[in-house]
Amino acid sequence: MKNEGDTPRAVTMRDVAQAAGVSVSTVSHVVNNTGARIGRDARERVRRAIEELGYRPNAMAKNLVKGGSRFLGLVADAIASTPFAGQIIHGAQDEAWQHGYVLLVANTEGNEEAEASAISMMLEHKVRGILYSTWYHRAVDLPAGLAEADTVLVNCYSTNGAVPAVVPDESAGGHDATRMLLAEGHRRIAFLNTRTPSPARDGRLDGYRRALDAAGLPFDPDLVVDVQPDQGGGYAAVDQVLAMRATAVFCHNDRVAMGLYDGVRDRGLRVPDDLSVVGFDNQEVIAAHLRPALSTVALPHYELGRRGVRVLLGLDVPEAGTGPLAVDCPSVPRHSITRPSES
Amino acid sequence: MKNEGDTPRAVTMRDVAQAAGVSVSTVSHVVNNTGARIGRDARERVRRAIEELGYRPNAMAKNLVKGGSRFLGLVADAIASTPFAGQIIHGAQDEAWQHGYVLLVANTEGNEEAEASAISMMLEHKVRGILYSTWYHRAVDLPAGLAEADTVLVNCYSTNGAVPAVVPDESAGGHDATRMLLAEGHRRIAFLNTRTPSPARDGRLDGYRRALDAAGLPFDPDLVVDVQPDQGGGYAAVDQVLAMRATAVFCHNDRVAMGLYDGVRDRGLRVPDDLSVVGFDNQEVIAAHLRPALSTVALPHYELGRRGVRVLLGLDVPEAGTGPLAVDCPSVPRHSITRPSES
DNA sequence: CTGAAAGCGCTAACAA
DNA sequence: TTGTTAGCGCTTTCAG
Repeated sequence: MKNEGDTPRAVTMRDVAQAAGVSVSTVSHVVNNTGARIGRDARERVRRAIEELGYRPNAMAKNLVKGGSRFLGLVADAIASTPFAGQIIHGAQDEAWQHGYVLLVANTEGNEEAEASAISMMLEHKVRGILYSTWYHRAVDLPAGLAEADTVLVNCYSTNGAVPAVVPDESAGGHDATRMLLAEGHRRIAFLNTRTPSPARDGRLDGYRRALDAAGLPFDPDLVVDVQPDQGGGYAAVDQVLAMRATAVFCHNDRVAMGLYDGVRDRGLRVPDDLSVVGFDNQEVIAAHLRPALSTVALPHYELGRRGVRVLLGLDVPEAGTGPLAVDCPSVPRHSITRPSES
Repeated sequence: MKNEGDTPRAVTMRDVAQAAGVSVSTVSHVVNNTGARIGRDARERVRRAIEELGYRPNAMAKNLVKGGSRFLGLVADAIASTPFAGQIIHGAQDEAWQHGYVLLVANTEGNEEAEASAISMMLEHKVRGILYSTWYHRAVDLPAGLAEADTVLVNCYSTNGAVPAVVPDESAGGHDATRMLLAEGHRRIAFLNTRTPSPARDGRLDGYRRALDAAGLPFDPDLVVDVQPDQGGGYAAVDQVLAMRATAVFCHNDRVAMGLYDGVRDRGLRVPDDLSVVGFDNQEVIAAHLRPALSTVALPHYELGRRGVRVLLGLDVPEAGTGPLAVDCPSVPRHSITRPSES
């Protein structure tokens, strides 16, 4: 921590120039080693001066003259509530960094006013673009201010499809989850879906059906039951699952799976011997640490953040009219799946 | 998303002045409604021009002339790995915002190079100060660059105590956790501490002892056992706990408690009827959703972030020479504690 | 009440 | 190879 008495006015390029006995433009050139090749001698003197004075270029001045900043805005509706938002930030941050951009992060916790002020603050800093992200996949209405900047939606999309978006591929995820079960030989696979209407609900169901279909299995509506998408929901559904004589269950998310584990155990049964289970989300704290560790499908938050900045910077160009860019949800096999017992 | 053909050069104050038929300084005055009282007429014309042209002040230009930004830097070692870092960011963000500051967030994932470049980027943007935070409470060696800015440590501290720091009050937390058990009448309370040397380990143990002491109970070293600080550690310790005939257990963290739950259940026993349990951390996904919900003590990450910016801005002034500012860890009673059964 | 003018720290022609 | 000279968009005396 510094604080050397009275405001020691930062050292500027002029100071360096003076100390090195050259002009500012010379300093500028060696600092950015721009075209003009500077003589060994001068260059060396400048370097030394910089070193001695502890000079730091002033990014704001630079941006001003360059007419545009190296900022990228990221507005998130829930940095704190879940580990998920953190992953999005992380991914965005890494990719942005790689291209010399800095992230301006704003948390709005769903508050519209905070959102508006965050956006205008970003606009005033002349951000190169804004990433607007939500912690769970859903459709959103864009705050007005966003129209003024290049925007890309992350983990959400606008209903009119007017703004580029990147979202998880729910359907492929549902397909892969189901596939994991199928691959071990399961034929009666229950699906504990959420009862909350959402892209996740529709997409995962679609994937489930496609996987069944591909395996030549009929879709049996009795096998899918809608539950509260949390531990309670999973726990409450055990009897139903057991009654339908399913040998495996695809849970809408890891929390449902966690509840299911509890219920199964309470009935003296075991995962995966008596029931194979696959989750969705790959929520570390849960999935990796349940006993047995839960096989699941990961929501690619990091990747969503990364791809978000890539399309923002024009590095990735989503096919026009193709809807949101769907990012893969990788399967994470662990130990909650085994072959169905003969019966 | 915008993009109206060829770079439509942002509207500046000059444009507004021109459109309103006044000088830039007049515009500046109405925008910031500074001293000089501007005539109704002029003020109105300016307002209209601003509106029509969609003028946005350029924060970078403003900062340049004002000689100092409204940025606060936050470097975190693990945004993604845990929900915790998110909370710190959130708290910092809220407080910063309140005082007109914007957060520049950098994730370093422990990488020294990333750290150095993050810090110098912040320095170049002339941040008002830097918050250096870690996801778990520990001592740190400060990266060199930090010396150039006002710094405060969040959830960590420098061994030499030269830099202001704000950390959780582990000892008080340990005390309160134990107190919750004591309050229900428990006298034989086991403590499953971590085996990793850390402020958390020492502090919580200290709190445990103080609580026992205050209750007139002797400290029995046989009651404290060091375990791996995760599910596995808790699970592995059940037999030991049972053997010592403890009626309650204070777990170093919620994950240990989670493992303990599993083990207890495997032995056909129940929480809290056969064993009361209290955790530490209040990791939502775990604590709130275990069955029964886990009583625990919360790590005040949000508050740490908040207080961090407060001391950075000089709003809170830690007593000199008093060491890090210790932030309270609130108890979160849920349902894993009951009176010990008569025996 | 309002405007002219001098910079903030830096880059980028253009000269020399 | 190096220096001169304009600004970037804005704030801020200081005069009118």
